[in-house]
Amino acid sequence: MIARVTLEIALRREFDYLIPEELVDRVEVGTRVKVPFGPRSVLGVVTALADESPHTNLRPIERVIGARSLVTPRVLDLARWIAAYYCCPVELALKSVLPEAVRREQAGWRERLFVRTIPPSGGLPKLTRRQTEVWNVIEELREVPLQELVRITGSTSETVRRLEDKGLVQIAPRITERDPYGEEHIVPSQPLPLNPEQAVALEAILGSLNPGAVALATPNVFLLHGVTGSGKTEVYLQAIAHALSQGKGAIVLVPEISLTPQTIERFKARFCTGPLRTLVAVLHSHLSSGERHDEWHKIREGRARIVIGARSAVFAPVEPLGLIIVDEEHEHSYKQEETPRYHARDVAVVRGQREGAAVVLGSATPSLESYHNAKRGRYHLLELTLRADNRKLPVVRVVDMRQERNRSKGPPVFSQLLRDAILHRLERHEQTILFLNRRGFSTSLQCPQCGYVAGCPNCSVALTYHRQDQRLCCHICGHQTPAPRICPQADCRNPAIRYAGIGTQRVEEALRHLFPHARVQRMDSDILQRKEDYRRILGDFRVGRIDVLLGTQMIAKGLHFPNVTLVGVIYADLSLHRADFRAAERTFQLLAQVSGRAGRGDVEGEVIVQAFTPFHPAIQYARRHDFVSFYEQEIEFRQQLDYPPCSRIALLTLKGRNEDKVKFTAEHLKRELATAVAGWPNLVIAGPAPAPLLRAETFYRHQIMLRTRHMSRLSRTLASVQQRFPLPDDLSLTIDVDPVNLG
DNA sequence: AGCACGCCGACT
DNA sequence: GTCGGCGTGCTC
Repeated sequence: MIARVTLEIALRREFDYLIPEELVDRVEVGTRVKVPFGPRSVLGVVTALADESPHTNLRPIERVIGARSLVTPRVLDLARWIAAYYCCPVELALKSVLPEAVRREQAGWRERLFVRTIPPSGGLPKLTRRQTEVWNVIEELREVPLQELVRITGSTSETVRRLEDKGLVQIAPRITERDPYGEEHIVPSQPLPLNPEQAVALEAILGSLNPGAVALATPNVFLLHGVTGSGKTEVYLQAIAHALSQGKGAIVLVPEISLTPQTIERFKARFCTGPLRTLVAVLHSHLSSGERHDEWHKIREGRARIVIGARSAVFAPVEPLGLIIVDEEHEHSYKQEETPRYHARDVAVVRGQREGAAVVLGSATPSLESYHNAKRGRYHLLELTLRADNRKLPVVRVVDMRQERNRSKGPPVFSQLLRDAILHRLERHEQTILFLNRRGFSTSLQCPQCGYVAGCPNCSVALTYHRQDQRLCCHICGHQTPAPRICPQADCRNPAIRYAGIGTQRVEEALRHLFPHARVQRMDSDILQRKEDYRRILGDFRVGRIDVLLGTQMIAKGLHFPNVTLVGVIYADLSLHRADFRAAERTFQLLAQVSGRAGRGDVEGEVIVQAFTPFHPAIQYARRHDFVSFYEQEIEFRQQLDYPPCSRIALLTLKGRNEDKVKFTAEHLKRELATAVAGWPNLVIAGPAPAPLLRAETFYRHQIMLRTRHMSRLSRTLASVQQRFPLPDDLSLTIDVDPVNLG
């Protein structure tokens, strides 16, 4: 028997090995193995078994990693699809599919010392008082981790050793499982009654879950478009229950930021009791590698039939798989920004199709891609328009900042309307969230006399001024330098240097100045130094120790605070004027999301949006909570420019320190590509052109953009061009299929 | 990926 | 004469 192995070191090839007699029953497709490779040994995955090989000098597999095959054939298939579609070597796709903690050579099981009673032979020997106490506890529990026993009894391990010497107990290492949420107490929950819309949505999803429903005519992908608070999660939970009742498992993808204990608890609470009871495994980046290892094996062994996790959880080895849920499907964090540049939502759709599982994409502001697919009948559109508690959506007011009198120097921060609104909230002891998608104090430091702007030496951006430590910082590469007091130009030295553009620090200062008695807390990545800061600040906010929470992106998502009645967006059009065709879509989504933070309690919420372009459609449709109209007008724009979702994009980026060389090579690559796709219908090659951010971390970047209707065909061509293209080794080429960031 | 082999320039 | 540059090829 011969095993075909894909090695971990990316070689874009497979190698054949003999399966030694003693390993025959442990090697199957998906088994992780260690094999000799030239003078060394490397790890790999068995991707096929064969009877013969074209090679004669086969060497034997050294050893098997893990108890059984770690990559199921279905997940292996998915890895192959990713490699082909996203233009990367299979071995890199395989790396993404198996968590690092599981891939490692030495198994990640944790061994702990356990104390166990030994059936006594004869009478109890004489014991000291301490020993008797400890013995009583052991006798009652029969088996207990040594550490815990010591903790409960308040004794030392020495006492326990004495008992071992007397032949009463045995102390032995045993594999135990970590439970990252073991400390939490979970109160079981019951299914909630559904409103008519929820019931319709659930029925539709259940219809495709029933055996035999995977008919070709009906799509098994559902787009659940539901306003904030419309009860999407309850639909997910009941759909999962149905999948479980059919003996199938489910994967729930959520953006990393929503993987809060509350989210997880909601799923655990529903499935911790009753006939459908199962473990809920959690996969996210804050687990230790040991915890991740254990969670993964709970899934692989079928003990956990529900997985909740971020992007990479789409590869969880749930089998059989009945349902994949992608919550907040429009979130860009589903796209991996390193080499297998896969989009977890799209992988979910492919996986669902291949394994006959239903896929539910949920969002209040769907991506244009998904809504377009729903409109064209590729996905099943389900709408939830009612808020579960029948409350109205908050009133959104848009303030034209061009009209605002600017009394103090510098750019205006607060409009009169927003200032008054905050004051009212302070008087009524209600809370306010303020949002500005830019950290730092001011965006640039400028000399009005000579025109000097402090720029980053490594990147093509202006440095941001951080007031707290009087430094200029680059938000791309992290470069820092002390902020100058006077213009640093030798022939200028103007002391009246100016700070332009505002960031969260500047807003914080203005707030403290306007409302000296308000308890203000800023929350951005500069504030969050330690892991627990995030939880601590939100905890303080929840219990009312903070009046005004001011922050970036991170406070825009998924937070529910009943006492928040006002949300202010400082500059709504910050994200609008970017060289990215999704700028309007992003702005709309952001505004819709922050608006969702207001008025979740008994009091109706108010949202004040400050903007310099208040009549932009993204802002106006967001004001009216009108996603469909926004979609209608935005899709027209995409159609005209032939941008996604009307076409698909592959973005090639060449990177290097020598700009001329990058440019020259990019031209060469473009000619090569043009030949390869000559005569293809509906294919456009644009560029090479400098990337929107030309220089980042000392590397110059030039891009070529290809647009097509048939990406899988283009992927194949790109892969072959990439393989034969002679790339100088001081340059690198990345291929991004379906990019979300145009960089 | 890593490590051989191999073929041309400047040094003890 | 040798040390060392990195181009090319190979690993089942």
